Amino acid sequence: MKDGPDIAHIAALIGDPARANMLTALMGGMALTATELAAEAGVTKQTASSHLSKLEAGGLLAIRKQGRHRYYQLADTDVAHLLESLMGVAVRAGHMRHRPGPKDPALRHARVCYDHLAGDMGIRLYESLLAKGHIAEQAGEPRLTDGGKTFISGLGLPLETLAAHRRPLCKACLDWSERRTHLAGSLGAALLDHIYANGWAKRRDSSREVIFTASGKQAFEACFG
Amino acid sequence: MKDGPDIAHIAALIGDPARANMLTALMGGMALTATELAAEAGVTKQTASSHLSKLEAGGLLAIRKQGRHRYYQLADTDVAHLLESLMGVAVRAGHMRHRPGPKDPALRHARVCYDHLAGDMGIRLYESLLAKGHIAEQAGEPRLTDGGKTFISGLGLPLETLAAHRRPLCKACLDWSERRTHLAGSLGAALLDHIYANGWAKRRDSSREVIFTASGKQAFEACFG
DNA sequence: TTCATAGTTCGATCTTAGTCGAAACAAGAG
DNA sequence: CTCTTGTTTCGACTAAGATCGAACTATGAA
Repeated sequence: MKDGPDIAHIAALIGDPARANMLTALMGGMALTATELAAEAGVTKQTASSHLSKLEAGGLLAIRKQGRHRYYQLADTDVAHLLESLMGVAVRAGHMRHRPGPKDPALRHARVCYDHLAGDMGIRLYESLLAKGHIAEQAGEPRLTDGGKTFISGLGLPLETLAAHRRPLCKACLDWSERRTHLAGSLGAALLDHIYANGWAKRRDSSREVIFTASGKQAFEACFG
Repeated sequence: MKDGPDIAHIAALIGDPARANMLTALMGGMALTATELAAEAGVTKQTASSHLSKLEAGGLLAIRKQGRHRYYQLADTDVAHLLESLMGVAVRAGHMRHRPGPKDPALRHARVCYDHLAGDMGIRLYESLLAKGHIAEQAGEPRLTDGGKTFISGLGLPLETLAAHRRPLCKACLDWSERRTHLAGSLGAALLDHIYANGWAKRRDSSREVIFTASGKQAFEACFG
């Protein structure tokens, strides 16, 4: 037997189509129940249950019991990053499985990556923050500058609460469609919430797609343009 | 059928133990023949041949024919990054498959990550370059500064040749053992070559382990301390 | 030429694991 | 309590694919 991390085990977990569908669905960021995930994967509940327990045992999923429901979500952001990397390699290798339609460009334009904004709009947000000096990069990770702190507070976001979390405030995340960096971390999540809260955009149901309204796009440009 | 990149396909490719062993072996950076990879994976040549053709069809491997040998290597650095991410999630989820021994700490200390230095020593190298202002980070990726250019040229490395390559000069790579950034890209590869060429360290045969000599360590500290 | 080595293809075997029907279990709702 | 809904467990079926022996091709060496 060889040494080192057992990559085959967890790759095999992701390697089953049904499980991959579930994980992709969970990239949407919301916790889903076993039944919803079964529908998402296109299998019966029994099969889904088996898959979900394997994913949980493998450390890829976290489970939250609530009443008689069990809400599943990705175990941590590392798993989300791994899935995003996989997508990057898959598109690069030419392994798409789509009937080309209007959905794909929309996803490339704006989508959620677990809990923050990705796609073209996500990149724009990141680069705007960088260009205005609100964030700076250090040792591979973005960091909020003093100017950025006042900017974020000026948006009405509770900076202390965000920073108090165990999760890092800023994190770089690589986009599979654009192959560039966008902003993850609790700040990335808070900014997406801000976009929702102001009515600039909303999620399309059971999809990763984020749809901006015309006025929302203007407001976004005004704020991060 | 769902849209989006087909992550299940390539995850399944990595998910077979024999193939995972081959890929891990190729993380050592050197191109290996089919027979060598068969030994590495612990299967016969026939089986290995079947696996290798699948990996190549999946876009994970590149093949180079030379005489009657076929040299296999990872298709690109994205694949190497993906494997490194997988290792990160695997160790985090507690899926190691080791008989704990002297090998593991050695790997954490210094090893090759495809073609550049990783582990504790890799981190030190990166942070030294950053602290001295030889590289700076921008949009998530490190970039060589003007001061860094003179520094690199001062080491005797052919900067123009490195920059001429299609491959990026500097690239951030995440370490699975340290969970921090080290330097990849053609400069990262050149610096590892530099370490070999000066006799500061050498590879342990058929392992990712990099062994520094006592004097090599001193020279490394003097140069990047 | 003959021989040796590297690698692939074919065919057969066999194990693994994904799948679902049926039933059991768990937790509200009425 | 009963009824309903969400989820898991059990058991059996099935299909996919990993494996290897043997034969075949290809390239280089003598």
